[in-house]
Amino acid sequence: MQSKYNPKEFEDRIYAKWLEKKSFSATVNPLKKPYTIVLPPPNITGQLHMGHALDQTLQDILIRWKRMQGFEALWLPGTDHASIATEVRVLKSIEEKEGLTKEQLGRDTFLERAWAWRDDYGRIIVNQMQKLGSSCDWEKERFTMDEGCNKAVTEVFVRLYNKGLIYRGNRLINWCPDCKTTLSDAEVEHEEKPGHFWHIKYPIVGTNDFLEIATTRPETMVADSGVAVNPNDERYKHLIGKNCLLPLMNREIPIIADDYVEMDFGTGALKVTPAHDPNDFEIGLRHGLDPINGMNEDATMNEVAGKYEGMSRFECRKAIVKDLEAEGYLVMVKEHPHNVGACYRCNTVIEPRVSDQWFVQMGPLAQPAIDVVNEDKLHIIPDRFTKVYMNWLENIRDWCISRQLWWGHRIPAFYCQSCPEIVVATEMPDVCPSCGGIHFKQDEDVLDTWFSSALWPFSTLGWPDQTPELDYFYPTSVLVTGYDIIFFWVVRMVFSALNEMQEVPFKDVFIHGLVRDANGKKMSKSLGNGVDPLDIIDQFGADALRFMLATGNSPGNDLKFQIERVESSRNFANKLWNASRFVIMGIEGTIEPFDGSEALTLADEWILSRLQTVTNEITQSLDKYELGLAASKIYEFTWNEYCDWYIELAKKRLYSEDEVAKKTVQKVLVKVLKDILKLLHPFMPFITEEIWQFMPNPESLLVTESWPVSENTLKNEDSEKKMQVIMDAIRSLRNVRAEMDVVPSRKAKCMIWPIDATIGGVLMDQAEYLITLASCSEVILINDKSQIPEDAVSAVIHGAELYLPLDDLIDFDKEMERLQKEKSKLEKEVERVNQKLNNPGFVSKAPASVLEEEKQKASKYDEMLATVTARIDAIQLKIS
RNA sequence: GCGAGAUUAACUCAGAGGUAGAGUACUUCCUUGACGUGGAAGGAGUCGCGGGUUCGAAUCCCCCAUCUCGCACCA
Repeated sequence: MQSKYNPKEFEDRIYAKWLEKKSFSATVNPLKKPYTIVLPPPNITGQLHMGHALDQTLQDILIRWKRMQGFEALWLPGTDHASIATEVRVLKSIEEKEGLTKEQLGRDTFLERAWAWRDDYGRIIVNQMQKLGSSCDWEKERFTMDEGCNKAVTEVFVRLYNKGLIYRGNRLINWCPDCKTTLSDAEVEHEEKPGHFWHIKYPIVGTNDFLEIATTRPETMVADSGVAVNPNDERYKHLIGKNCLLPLMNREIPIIADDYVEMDFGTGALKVTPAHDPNDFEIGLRHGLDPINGMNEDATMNEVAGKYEGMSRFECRKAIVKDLEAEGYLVMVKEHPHNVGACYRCNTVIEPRVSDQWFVQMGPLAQPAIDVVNEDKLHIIPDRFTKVYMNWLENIRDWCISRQLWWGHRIPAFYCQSCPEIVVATEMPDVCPSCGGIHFKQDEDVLDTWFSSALWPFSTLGWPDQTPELDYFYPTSVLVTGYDIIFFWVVRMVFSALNEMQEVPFKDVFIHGLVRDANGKKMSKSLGNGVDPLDIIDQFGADALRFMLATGNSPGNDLKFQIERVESSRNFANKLWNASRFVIMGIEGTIEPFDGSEALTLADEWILSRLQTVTNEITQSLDKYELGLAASKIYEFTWNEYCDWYIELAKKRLYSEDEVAKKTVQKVLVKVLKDILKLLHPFMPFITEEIWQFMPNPESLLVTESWPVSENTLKNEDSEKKMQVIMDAIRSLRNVRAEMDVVPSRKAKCMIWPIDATIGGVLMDQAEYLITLASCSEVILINDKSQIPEDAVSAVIHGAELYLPLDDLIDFDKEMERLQKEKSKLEKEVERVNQKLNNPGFVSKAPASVLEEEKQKASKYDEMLATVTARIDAIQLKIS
């Protein structure tokens, strides 16, 4: 074992060993229970970021823990084709390097390039995950566009179509003018932006009167189909049925009445532009107003706009406002902040657009997804996200799934070239069922990426084929993902699975937050504030990064990335490294494993008992997905109990000549350390595995060792209590010495005046610990009060008074000051406890155990206060 | 507008109906044979405000304030 903790030296080597031994491979095994996690597939658009590191660390902790618990643990990895993002990125890189546009490239060449891109980035991602220590079964790695997934996607599409749940419709959809594709509602991000309210006069045909409308988007007036007012609006009732003359366009449009219009908002008159606004589209449908499309695909104005043709929508807005003003149609302009929808990939303002698209009818699919939560078949952790999930499903609208892209699953719809028939099938049909034609053209569009992601939990296990893996590993145990994709992904997996598998895709959903930078800002490429996990791993090791990500934050909350916390985790790893080195160096030859027959000292009994408690607590925390709590428990036990106390207490025996004592302490040191390594392994897999290789346990790998179970025979409350006395005494003595400025090198005699004989006995039995850990030269029990030295400082603990005669070193003023401070502390405690005990309500209503506890405290503090007070009096007497 | 979260030590955050915790930072001391990426001792908080429930509230309930997020077709 190397003397310095250097994660770079072993992390890659350890990972290679796991791979070589196939430690992560899971197979159908009827003798074991399965535990399955499917990895949320990272996009192949680029490298992994800190968010992936968090997501994967949590999953790896769970899967490693369950693997050790004896489950057949499968963590199935893969990557996502990320339709829009990848297409945009690949095209951009080609355009930069070769100056070719999408059209120049052509569909087939483009797809070749995209697949090559996929191969490159798929490799990079796998590499990064391995650096992090992710224990995936790589032989089962999948890709959302591989053959099997493609088959599943086509199959689901056809089935949903046959059930009438997928339809083609001419609807108003979200259009990204930059990506030049439709988007689902979930892919549009709304942001309130400052805007204006333009009030415009629309003249009434055949009169000198006019109607004043208000709009935030004057450029869309070129495509107005009408003006709507509320049927009950007395101001406008007489105008219903008449026509307006659309200013600048000189086109007549009808004035209609619709309840949707609110009388007290704006002017109470609404221009209706069905092709460019979702509400107007609905109004148009109700009143037979045809949508007029005023824009091209790139959101420039088209021929409908007349003289404005060719302008961008924003240029056109300015031009129209200017012309309206010039011709006297503009009444006023008001500041008016309003919501603007933008593409979640490129942030371009969305333009509603009427077109033929494919939709999934959501109503029938949503209800079962709501039911499984109500029926407790699906748990969302933390619970508060259940509400988010439910709200979304309860208000869901049909899902537009066609995308005008090339990179993705092509829609399995085939258009007969001889008649209007559309055949939806897994393969291109031979003959048209309605006209007998034999020429078909497949739909040009591809599916929303999330359509394939929605099938991930079962498509990766072989569906639609009934494979043994699907039978055994499905439904999966837990899905671990961020709250930002509950709508995109979690919901859609649930309803897709319920529809195809008649079973939930996972029993638990464990939601985590986002990783933010040190200032709380979202990490992003554009801000340049991202931290590359690989850099951190390079600098501090993967274990330190993982431990940092797993601790210091509770489930579902965002996590600020602070380098100090990585450092602190690295320091912990270093501490463990050195403690282990100490233990290994202390072992001579081979030792037998601990078997419970050894003659144990108090310290042994104490640490073994504590280990059982901690083992229990950690397991319970993990059961509840409280990974951070579990991690801090093992941290505290390792550092504050095993290292700070047990190792120190063990040293004397370890260096002694007593061979039996030596063997015993070695066995206990090893036994506890081995369990620490096991308990810590899910969090810090590399260092624990590396150390494990130096433990007396040839041939085995820690990764497949069994998880510790609390052993009742090793629980020992009496020893824990006694040890508490020893630790209190040592801490007290150290405190006194520090306050009196006594350097550790100056040893002092320790005289014990027992108030409680049992405690005096415990202290005398363990006198050697006071000697080594509290710099005592010797420990003497006083049984006659006259033996209490005059010139000494004192330390008061419950049940005993400890004196350190320090002769010349004693500054009585200082000692008085110290004792007074302690006295006032004790007085406060006594007061607090007495207040409780004098409260009749407390005495009669508090549980017996709490009451008893308080009574014990009362006597303890009373006793200590009396001792301190007596000591003060004695010194006072001496000074005067 | 609806909903959620946050508000605890100088900073970053855990926790949780029964005497306030960690990491970092800070003060003092320590080259003790695993570790200075260390050890010992210490200082530091009316647990956002105000009510309520309770023997007991930082913790449960209500109100308010501030800061974040989601969701929402008022042009």
